Amino acid sequence: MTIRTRFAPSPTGYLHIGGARTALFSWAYARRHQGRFVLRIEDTDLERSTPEAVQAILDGMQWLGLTWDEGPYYQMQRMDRYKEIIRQMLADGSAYYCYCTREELDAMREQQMQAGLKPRYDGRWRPEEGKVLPVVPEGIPPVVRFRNPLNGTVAWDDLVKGRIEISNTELDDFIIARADGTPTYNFCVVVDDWDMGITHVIRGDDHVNNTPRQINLLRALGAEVPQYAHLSMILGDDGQKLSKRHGAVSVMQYHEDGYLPEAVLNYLARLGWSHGDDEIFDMRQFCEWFDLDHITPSAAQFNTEKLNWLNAHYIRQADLGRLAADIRERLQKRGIAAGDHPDLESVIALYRERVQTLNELADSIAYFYHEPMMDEVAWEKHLTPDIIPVLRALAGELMVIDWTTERIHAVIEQAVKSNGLKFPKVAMPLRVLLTGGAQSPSIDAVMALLGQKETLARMEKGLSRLEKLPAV
RNA sequence: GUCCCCAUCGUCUAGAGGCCUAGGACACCUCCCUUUCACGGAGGCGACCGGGGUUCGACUCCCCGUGGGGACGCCA
Repeated sequence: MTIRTRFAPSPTGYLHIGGARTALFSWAYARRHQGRFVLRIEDTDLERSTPEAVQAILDGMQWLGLTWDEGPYYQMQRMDRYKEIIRQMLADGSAYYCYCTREELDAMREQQMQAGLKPRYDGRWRPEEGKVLPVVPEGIPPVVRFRNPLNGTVAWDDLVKGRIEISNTELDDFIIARADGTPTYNFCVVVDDWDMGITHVIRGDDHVNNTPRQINLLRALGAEVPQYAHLSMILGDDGQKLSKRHGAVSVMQYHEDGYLPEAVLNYLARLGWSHGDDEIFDMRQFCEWFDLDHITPSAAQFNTEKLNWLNAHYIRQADLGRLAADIRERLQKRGIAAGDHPDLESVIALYRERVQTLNELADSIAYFYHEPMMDEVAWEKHLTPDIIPVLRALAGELMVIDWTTERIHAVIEQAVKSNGLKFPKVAMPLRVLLTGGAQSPSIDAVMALLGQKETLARMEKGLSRLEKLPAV
């Protein structure tokens, strides 16, 4: 039997981090078993579904590389099928019309809550042997309800949580079609999972309570019941539930913020799942290892610092050309054009080990392509008057050498020695002058990349300022 | 309120009765490397929610508490 999994988001917003992990696990499970991964858009909520959200979800999955084998299917395009089944169920008695108004239902719920009961539909329109139904009221379009079993229990062996058993007395006759005839979520899911031959339903555990209803429906339809795996939720960095206000950010926000998709993927894979002590692995490896047995049943808190660590790792591994293309764009967004001088890939190679995100990388190398932002505190600390003659002399030396890291280093070393100084005493002022700050890679390497002309120009400009002369 | 789920270092987790003096990773601290900051290397700090059982033996199994979360829509 071919394993078939699905990811079924409702297009009411972007693809957030929890949805992305659900998609990742479903995708990986299908890959692991040479199965098929189906994408289905659950867009029956006309009020809240938007085409923009559909696109956002597709974009997010594409960025992560979670490719689907089938779909996307759209539920709104399957209306005829749903209506056909509903007609069938009405005919065979597994569903019935209910003429309760919303007000009536609200009142019922209110009363039950007050009596300390679980709010449930009381079955007043449910046909029974020898029962007299109320008189059908005028002008009230009915909803269609599923005739849920009254007794017994529904149970399934959840692949993550183990056996879950729920009494049918906890369930009620839920609505499968609204008054306007459109089918509802629990119904569509069941028909779709059935029609699409889904063998493993991997989804968030906020659906645990829907599962018994769906199983009952499946049985009423004579459909095979798939296996279920309910994933626990992901909490925000602060331990709070992810929500619009609590950093339930779009996966595309991670792109914005300078994260590599492979880092996000690796991080998400380890959030709620593990393979011994393995921390760093690619998706090829993940798909070979992934199983449902090693998924944690408890909720996991998102940890940006660990994501950062992984991101730093993948930045160091990434292809330089790819990084350069990305960084060029990020610099452009900052209004900086990275020309050919100095070579962007070389600059990135010099800096990639010092950053955790691509934005940090772009920011930290910006000074190569435009005038550095001067850190005045660093200036005050390192550009002391006594260093002026040393730098003046050094500039003279630098003017006439071959511009290689080795030669530059030798000249600086010489200036240090002949003045009886320590290396940092010369290196730090230079660093501030050239980069605008007190932190950079080896100053000779920076100078080599910056180029002779630009290095001397920045030194001159700095020295002029230092000597209280008008800047050139 | 009712039902359901969950519970190991600050965080992510390993652990399927003896391998646990509870392992790894992130973060944190110390030292080393060093031209500043990083990277890297070596150490360190740090946890089985509580109480009862079961068992020769429990982090592991059962029960009860406690705490956290979820669900109770003509939303998905």
